[in-house]
Amino acid sequence: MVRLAEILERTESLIERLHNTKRNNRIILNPDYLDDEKLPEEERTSVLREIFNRNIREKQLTRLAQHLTPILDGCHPPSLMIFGPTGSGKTATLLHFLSIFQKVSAKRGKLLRYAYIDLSSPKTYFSALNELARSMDDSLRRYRKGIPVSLMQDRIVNCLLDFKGFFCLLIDEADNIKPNADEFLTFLGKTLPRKVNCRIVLIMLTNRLDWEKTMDPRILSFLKKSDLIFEPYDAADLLEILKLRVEKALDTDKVDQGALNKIAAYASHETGDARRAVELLVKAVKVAEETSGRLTEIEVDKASMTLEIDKTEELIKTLASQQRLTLISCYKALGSNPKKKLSTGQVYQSYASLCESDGVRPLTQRRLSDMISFLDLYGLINARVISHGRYGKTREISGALPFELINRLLELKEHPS
DNA sequence: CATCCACAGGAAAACGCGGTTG
DNA sequence: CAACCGCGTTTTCCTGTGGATG
Repeated sequence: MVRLAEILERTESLIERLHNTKRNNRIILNPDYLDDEKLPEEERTSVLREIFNRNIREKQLTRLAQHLTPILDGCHPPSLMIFGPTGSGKTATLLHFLSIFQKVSAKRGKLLRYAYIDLSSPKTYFSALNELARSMDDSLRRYRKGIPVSLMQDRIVNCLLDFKGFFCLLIDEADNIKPNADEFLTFLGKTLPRKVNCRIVLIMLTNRLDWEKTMDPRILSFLKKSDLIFEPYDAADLLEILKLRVEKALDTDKVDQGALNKIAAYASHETGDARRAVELLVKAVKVAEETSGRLTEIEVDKASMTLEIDKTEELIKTLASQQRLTLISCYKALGSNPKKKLSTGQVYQSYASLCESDGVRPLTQRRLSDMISFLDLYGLINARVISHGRYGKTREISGALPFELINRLLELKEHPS
């Protein structure tokens, strides 16, 4: 009985202790600011405003303004096509700009409306129209089918019929209309302007530079568009963005400047994607909360490692079974020696025996060879072609994954769920 | 220099497999 | 229901090749 009480006591103090350290290590004060989706609308725009107050994206804003200011004089600017990789702030910048621009033009007595449609999940011609109609009039329903396309078009026309100002239409991921993107653009660029009284300015966002090459040249010609390019953020921009987040969401006393620099450097080195940078920040903060209670470069390193591992593990999970088999046989043949080099033939032998024990019909060596180059492309192994002269020409295959992951991979194979 | 290894990687035929047509 | 088609995957067959070696 006495012992039981002791145990209870001990557990109690354990809980207390954990709770205390957790509180002391707390860095996140306001988690909402780390996730744009959770932020209420007004907060989101105010965050955006601050970003733009820090002179990020100034160049793009200037060019945007140059392009659209003719509206203030009542002239009709051409459509705009905006290119830029993911996470370079296209959407945020445009939404911010248009909301401000609307106010400015209202002051000058010019009517300006704008609508935003997001095609980030692929849409058909019809559902794109539907989306558009909804963005202009909330009362409209989202249809799945059963409504003729022309009716949808009429609805859109009706929304704009008695509007005489400028109408900006912002189309996000505009290249994402599946079967017949051309019709959609023809409607917007040709049919619609004829039927309504307002002037329409199309603004299309895409991350595919080659998009216009896949488009019908006739459409290109009547769109009369001009281009604007968003370069990915550089390290300095990312740093500003991160700083802002940190000020809003974290306990600044516990954050090292060096850590932020490091995150910015990582992210700009990779893609310059701001979302990625914030993602890394969040991960690093979590690591810090669990361990030292301070965000320093060490935590950032740890976080980027785990992030990397998570990503590749995810990738491995989604591989087709033959691809996974190939991967496993590579690492089986490699053993625990990281510097060992394999030839295609060796991997094939390992693969063939693996197939036998699994009762799977093995693929040809030709096919395996393709699998290997595929895995190399994904960075799961390193494979390059090398000639050993008289002793043949083959791929030299070596590992590219951290130990931890390899072990888990092999275990996964031993005990399949 | 010619040879020749052990594959790379292109081309085309064969195979599935869901969907469509007569 | 068989025959046929379209399309992606796999097999078969093939020619090509960098450089150590003789």
